[in-house]
Formats: sequence, structure tokens, C-alpha cells
Amino acid sequence: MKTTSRPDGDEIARYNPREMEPHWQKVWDEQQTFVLPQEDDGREKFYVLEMFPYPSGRLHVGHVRNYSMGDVVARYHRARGKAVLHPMGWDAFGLPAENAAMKTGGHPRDWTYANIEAMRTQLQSMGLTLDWSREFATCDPEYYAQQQKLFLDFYFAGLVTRKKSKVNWDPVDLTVLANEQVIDGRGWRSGAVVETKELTQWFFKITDYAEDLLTAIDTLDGWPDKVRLMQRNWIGKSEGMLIRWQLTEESAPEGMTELEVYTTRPDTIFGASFMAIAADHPLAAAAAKDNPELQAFIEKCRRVGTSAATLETMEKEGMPTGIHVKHPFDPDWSLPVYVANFVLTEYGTGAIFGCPSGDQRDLDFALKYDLAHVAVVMPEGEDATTFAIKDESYAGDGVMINSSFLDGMSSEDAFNEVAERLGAIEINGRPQGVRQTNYRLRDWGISRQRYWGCPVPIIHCDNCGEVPVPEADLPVRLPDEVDLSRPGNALDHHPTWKHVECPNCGLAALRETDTMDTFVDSSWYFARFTAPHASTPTVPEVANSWLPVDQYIGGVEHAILHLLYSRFFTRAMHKTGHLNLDEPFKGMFTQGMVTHETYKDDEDKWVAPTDVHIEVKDGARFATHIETGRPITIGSVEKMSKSKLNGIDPEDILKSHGADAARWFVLSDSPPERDVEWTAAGIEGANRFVQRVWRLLNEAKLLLEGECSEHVEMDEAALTFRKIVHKTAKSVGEEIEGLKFNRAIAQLYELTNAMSKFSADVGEAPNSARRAALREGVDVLTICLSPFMPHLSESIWAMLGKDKLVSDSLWPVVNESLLVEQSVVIPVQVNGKRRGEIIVAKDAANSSVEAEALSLDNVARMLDGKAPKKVIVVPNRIVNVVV
RNA sequence: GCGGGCGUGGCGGAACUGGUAGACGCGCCAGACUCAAAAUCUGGUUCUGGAAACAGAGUGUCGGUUCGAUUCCGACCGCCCGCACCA
Repeated sequence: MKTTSRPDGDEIARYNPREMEPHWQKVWDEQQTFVLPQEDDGREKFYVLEMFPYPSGRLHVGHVRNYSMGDVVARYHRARGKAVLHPMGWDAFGLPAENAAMKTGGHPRDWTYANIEAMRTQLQSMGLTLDWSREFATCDPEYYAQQQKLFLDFYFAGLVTRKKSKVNWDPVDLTVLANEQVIDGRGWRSGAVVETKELTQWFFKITDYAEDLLTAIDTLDGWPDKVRLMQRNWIGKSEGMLIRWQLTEESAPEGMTELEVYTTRPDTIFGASFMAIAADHPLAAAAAKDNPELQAFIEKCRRVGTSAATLETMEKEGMPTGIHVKHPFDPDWSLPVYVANFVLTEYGTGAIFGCPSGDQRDLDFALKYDLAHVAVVMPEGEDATTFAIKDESYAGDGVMINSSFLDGMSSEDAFNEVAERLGAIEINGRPQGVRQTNYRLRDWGISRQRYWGCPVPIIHCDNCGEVPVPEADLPVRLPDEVDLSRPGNALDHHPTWKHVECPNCGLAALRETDTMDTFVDSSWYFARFTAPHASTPTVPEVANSWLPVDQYIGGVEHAILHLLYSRFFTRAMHKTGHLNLDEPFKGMFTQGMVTHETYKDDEDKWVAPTDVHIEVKDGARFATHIETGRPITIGSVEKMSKSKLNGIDPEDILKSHGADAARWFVLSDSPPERDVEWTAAGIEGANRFVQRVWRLLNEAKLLLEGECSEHVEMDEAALTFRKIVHKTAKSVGEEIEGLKFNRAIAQLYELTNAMSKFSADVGEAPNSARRAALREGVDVLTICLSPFMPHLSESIWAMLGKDKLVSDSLWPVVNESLLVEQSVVIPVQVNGKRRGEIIVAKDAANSSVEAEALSLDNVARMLDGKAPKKVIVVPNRIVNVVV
């Protein structure tokens, strides 16, 4: 059937998103469609949140994907009759604003707010269901004032502490560097060799909650397993022992008598061959006093930086200190103490005993420095007389060997035996060894020596010490005038800002010049959205009525830190009376990245996709530069990045193809948790579908002019179509609830295909039963499409003559009786290989199914007259004949 | 280094709790419409052999469990992400 023109000969006008999308956005805005009523109207509440963006100034395709997902969820739950909270704000403090200000001479605030304006406009053009009346930026004084209140409440609750920690220090720019700003051991801007420096810093005592944060992970069943596992590993609980090793008298530096180590494997104590301490361990400093060579080595270790990844991937090196320790179970056995660059100061005691046979790193170290490596744990089933460790360690459990009184025990028994014996030995008035539970998790250092962040509301007074800023004096505002051109901390060298009177004694005092980590800002914004303009951090009864967030969506890169900090913050806010729950996010979803092909020209320089022309010849793709016509090499598909120029600007897409096509495309094909590759063909395909649906439903409308009957069952074609319609309504809803957007979209394609065919049937024989089925299908398709393509759906809804918005319409009611099938198609296998299929009544008796299967020509031929060895019948599923 | 993930046609992917591998989309091929093209519509499309019926192979590699494995187990290979001051 021809479907491109109307019966009266007029072409159906193409759908024009450039015209219709702004129109519907205006209608939603005017009708305040997505603004939540102030009063609780009794509807079930649902809180959808996407991680708020950093206002870089331009929307990224990753944002488009993230917010499209959230919006589908939000629109779906609205259609389910719920009151949906779907807010948006800006994670607006942070380094890029300062960097931009330094580069251009402007002010971080101006740069940030201008970016927010630009990005809000871009976001609004996506047609999201956001309630903009709740918008805020974390750099708004109204927001950070509340954050300072929270800081002080945490302070009074004993959740804040001040202690020393190490930072990367740039001696030229006089600034602390982030790990990503340290490139090959040098500062990114100055190029100076980076030093490790100790600073006194503010910390939140997240370790107080280590055990609770760990055990509560079990309750987070709306989170991806991989995120839960990553959090568990990050907290890193281990059961081990603290063991104190006595220094030999002749080697001990003055005033020192012992070395305390933490180990999770006390059972391997007889396999110890050396002790390793971190470069800044006190014993290392003492040993280096008269040892310039060791001093130089310690210096070298200090220059590596603070990044764990760097520390652990670099060449493992050590140097003997000349100090020796005595083995606890053999006074004649002494072991050398090394300074080693792979021992982390901040974990355990900053010292370990090396057991080369049980740890690959220790073994590599022992082989390098020619130290002993005796096997002490043997896997079950090996022979003790021949088992040895050569260049591969064995870290598993097993049977103890070469271990004196532990020989023959299991690792677990040996652990207990050592714990018991060392617990019974007293040195310096304390047991030599005690059991200790350790966590890898460290306290959260929140101090930043930067201007563009939330000031820590503390005053330092020579008389009174640390004085919290009184609540009446909050917020501690950032000074408007700032000189970022000088090296160092701009707040610290501001001429007046830090000089204040002590609120306690009135004498001259100094403000804290540290500002807070931007992770603090993002650790409670989800709670603030529930009462964004309140004069307290939260309005507890309102916050408690909305929280936890029902569905949180964001990048997997935040799977550990941001989520863990938010979980801590929620507990701390519970303790200080701002909330009455512990877990902020009931449902969590981590989306994949958006990737794109990379291109390089004949000079090996990166080329942006917009400058590349691609042609297909004989199935192969060739690329040339649009301007120069020179050849381009098509490279691998990678995460969009500035350096590789393979990013796509969503604004171009939104302007050319429209928001609906962009939303549809980023959600089709790839499962949302996986990476999606942006392709020109993909967005064009989405665009075609927009046009196809518009055309199809316009034609359908013409077919619907006439009488409709409710007696759809009278007509075979109508009934078949109705079944598909109801099946789609049901499964699209289920797929959205499970966040399987790609599968929902596949279902919608199938319904569209079915409707094309059925429209032809209606055109040929337009009886009233068919018209009724088509009318129902048209409504269902439009509503089911509306979470994905809201503008198009509104346009169709209006074209159909509906009197309200599709955004205010309810999800179709599924007629379950239409979903029950009377017969099933069952594949028949012979020896696990499909040889045919049979159609049988649903829930038919196994014996009749078996008989039916065996009578198939194909099966009979394979049997060759013999009886089958076995026939497996899985009801309604499969038959397998074993020959 | 440690931790986490991923691997299925030409491409993106689907396959619920171990039960028809390749839904749906893109691309490609053929046909219809057209003077022609675009757009649109219809049909086909895992690979090999065959006109077809059909047969064989097939979910990164090797091995195991099972009547039956993309799915479970073991070993390996490749790619990607996080590692505490980027957000």
C-alpha cells in the first residue's frame, strides 16, 4: 500500500522539531507542568535525580545521555500518577573556574555564572521535566552558608578533626597539586619537581563509620553489584595483627627499641626475611641521620608524589637501614630493616614484615636484594619435601611447613596460634602481638588551599585556640576582590579577609583560609533539593518525606568516592538532626560513557569529526579532510576528550535534529550501563524514526475517521494487533522500571512495525472493530513514546485532537487477558541441536508433547527406527531427544 | 601494582532463573514508486557448501560440568575504568 500521500492527494507535512520543540517547552513552562505543588497532594512520591553537572559552559554528550535517562524515568513515573521530584543544580565550585580566571584575568564567579546561564539554556532545549524553581548552585552564598552550618554541627558532634597529611607541593607556584596535575613528577604549570609536604588539614571522621558503611552495603539492593563490591573493597576491612618486633640492641637508634608492623598473615611469620618501612617512618629518619645515602633515598621517595597508582606501579626499590630486629620466636634470628618505596605510610603502621614466599611484591624485593625466601604455606596436596618457591609466590591458604611449632597446621589455625602466643609475651609492659581489625578507608581530608570553594568557618585565636564562627556571623563569605595572579593561596594573601576579631575574646585573630573539597558540596545537595530555599540546611520533615532518592543516575567514575562521601554525610546529618535516615540513594545506576571514532591527518594531528568527510567504497570507509581534501586515518573508538578532538557538541545536534532524536539515539542500541558510540548514522536513524512515526500516526488518524466498535474480538487481524499493543505497553513499562531503555526502544520499534502493517489491513477493510483496535494502538504508542520523545508525542496528541497534554496523561492500563497465549511453539532438539518445532497447547501433557516431537519427519529420520535413549521435555519450553 | 568491568554477524546490540543464538536498529543487497535521483514502501541478509530441501561450523582462546552452555566452573588472551586534591 502506498502510504506517503493522503487520500485527498496532499502530502503529510514533515514534522519540524525546530518549530515544535520550543513550542512545547514554552507550553510546559507556561502551564508549570513540571513544577511540584508546594503542598503534599497525597500522591505517591518519587525522587529521580541525575548527578548535577559541573558548569563547564557546554553540555557534553555524556550529560545528554544522563539526563535523557533520568527524564524517561521521571516522565514514566509521572504517567503512573506519582508526584515526581526531578530537580537540577550546579556543582559550581572547583579548580577549572580558578584556572580560567588565571588565564583570562576574569573572576571565577563571573565565569561560573555565565557558564551556568549557557548550560541552563542548553538543558532546557532538551525538553526535560526539571523543576527549575528548585535550582541552585553550590557557589551561591545561600547554599554554602548552610554547608558551613553543617560543618559546625559536625564539628560539635565530634565528626571533624585536624591532623597532618601529605600533599603534592609545587615549590614554584606555591600551591598544592592534584594528582592529575602532577605529570612525571613535575607540576603541570610550573614544571617544577614536585615535593611531598605535610600540612595540617581538616578531616571528616568517616572512619568512625567504616564498619557501618561496610555492613549497610548489604541493604543497598537497588545498587549495581559492581558498585557495591567496589565500595566494599575501598573500605577494605581486614582482620590481622599488630606485632611489635624488638630492635637488636647493637643496631637500635637512640631511644628506639621496637618496630610495630601490621599484618594480615601472622601465620607466615616464619617466612619473614626482612622488614620494610615507609620512607617517612620515624625509624627511617633516625637511621638516616648519619647515613647520607639513605637520606638521599628517602628524598627520592618524597619526590614521587602521593598518588597510590604511581607509588605502586613504579620500580620497587629499597635500602637497608642497618637496623635489625629480633624474630619473636627465635632470639638468635635477626632480620634486616629496609626503607622501601612501596610501603604506604597511611596504611596500618607504615611498616610491614616481608614474607617473600607468600607475596609477589615481597618476593620480587627479596630476589632483587638477595634475601631469603623460604616457603611456609604449601597448597593442599603438594609434597612438603619438594615444595619450593622460585619466582612465583603462593598467597593462598594451605598447610604450614618450615614453621617450627606451626608445621602441619592450616593457615587459619596457625594465625590463631601465633595470635595466642604473641598475646602471651609481654615486652615493655604490653603484649607483643594483638589482634586488630583494620580498614583501608582513611579519614576524608577536606582542606583545600584554594579560593573558589566553601570557606571553613573557623577562626584561629592565639588566646582561645580554634574558635567556630558563631552562627549569627554565617555565612563566611568569600571576598569579592581576589588576586589570583600571585602564586599561593589567594585567601591567605588577601589583604584584609582573614584578619578578624576573635568572637570569644575580641583580640585580633585569623580566619581559617582553607576551603572545602568540592566533594563536600555534592555530598548533601540531594537533600537540599527537597527544601532548596530554607534557612536551615534541610527542613527535616520535608527531606524525610522525599528521601532516599528513588533513582539516582550518574557516571561510573563516581562509584566510589562521591557515593561513599554522600553515605557518610547522610549519617552525619542524621546524627546532627537534619535527616532521619542513613542511606541517601535507594536506587543507583551508573551509566556508560559516550565514545566516538578518532581521526588523524597525514601529519599525525588529531582532527575533529566536524572536519572529516567519510565515504564508503566497496564496503570500506575512507576519510578525507573537508577543507584540504587530504587523507585522514580513522582511529580507534575512544571516550570523547578535548585532547583527541573526538567530541561532539550536543548543541549542534539539538539544533539540527532536535532533542527528541538526540534523546532517542543516546538511549537506543547500547545498554545504558555500557559505553555508547556516537555515530552520524545513528542520529540520522533516530531522525528518520521521528518522521516515520509522525507520518504513520497522521495516516492512522485519517483511517480513524468513522465509527468505532468495541467488539474487537470479532476480527482476527484486530485481535492480533491488540495483543501486540498490550504486550508493548506492559513490557515498555517494565523495561523502563528496570532502566533497560534500549530494550524498551526495541519494543517500540516492533509496535511501530506492527502498526504499519495493521494500518494497511485497516485501509483494505476498514471495519469498525479494526478502527477501534487502531485507535487504541495509536493512543498506546503515543503515550509509550512520550517519555523518550516528549515533543513529538505532544504534537501527535494535539494532532489527534486530545484535550490535554500527553505529559499529563496516564500510562495505558494493560489488559492481562490479552497476554495469555493458548498455544506455544516448542523447538525440538536431537542431541541438543535444533531439528524442528511443534505447536502444542499451552501446558500440554509431557507425554503428548513427546509423541508429537518424535513424529516429526526430521526427528524420525535421525532416530532411524531406533528408540531414543532419553527424551527430555521441559514444559512449554523445549524437547530434547537423545539418540 | 591493587580493585572493578567488558568481549556475540559487516556494525551497535537481544537472548528472562542452563532451554530455538542473532530480537530491534544501522549498513548492505534486491524489488516497487520515479524520466531520473532523493525520500518512502516491500522483501532478503551469521558464515561455509547447496538451485533448494538440507547439512556443517559458530557467542575472545583452551579445557570442564550437563540431555542441553552466550549463560555455570577453571586457566589464559585482549580492551576499558577507578585508585583518595579533576569533577
